[in-house]
Amino acid sequence: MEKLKIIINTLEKLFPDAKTSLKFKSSFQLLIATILSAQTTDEMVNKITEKLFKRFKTPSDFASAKLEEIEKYIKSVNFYRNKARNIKKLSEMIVKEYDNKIPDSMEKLIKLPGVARKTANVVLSQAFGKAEGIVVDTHVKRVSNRLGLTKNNDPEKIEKDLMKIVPKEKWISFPFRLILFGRNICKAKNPNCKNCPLNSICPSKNKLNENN
DNA sequence: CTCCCGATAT
DNA sequence: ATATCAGGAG
Repeated sequence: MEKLKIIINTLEKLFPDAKTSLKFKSSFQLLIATILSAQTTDEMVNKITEKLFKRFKTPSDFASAKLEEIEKYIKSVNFYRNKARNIKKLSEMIVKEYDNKIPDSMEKLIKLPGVARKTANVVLSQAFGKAEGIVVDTHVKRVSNRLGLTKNNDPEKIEKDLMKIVPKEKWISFPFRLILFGRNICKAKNPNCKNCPLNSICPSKNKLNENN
């Protein structure tokens, strides 16, 4: 698989310091921000987290708050009722079961309500520098399929496929480069194949019958 | 496979 | 008015 090295090297040069675009000052803040970012742009989340984290500084602050007040602070993001409920419940769990510390393992993180592998991988990699898996969001999913890195559609299967072929020292940076690549070039609609640095090795180049 | 469910661009 | 954005739970 020589193509993989081309992809990795090209994206590395294109996006040298790829990381989450969510603003956070602690693992707890990143966990909350990542939960809020589900089906919502990072920009939208960043708009509300400043005020949110000024009011709620610790898991206890969320745990003791009225659900309605949390909702009030986050109601400009999608699915705010579910997210408010998850954040409150998860904060209670962190206070009672995890001694106020954010768990730093996949196993424990995905037990928290509203947290599955994507959210857990973001927190593990961006807050703890740990690579238990690879972040697979909608961009990683789409771009991985287009580039032929996987044939699967299920995010968990895609993650396993990527873990088999991507060197472990790239597990943290690679998906965030893929995300930037997906947002800027390999967009869902009208991907910019013409100016794509990977078009020569892309199996989907002529299959994306878009008007570019 | 359905439900959750707002902001912004067009 | 409608498309686009872009995860998790039951």
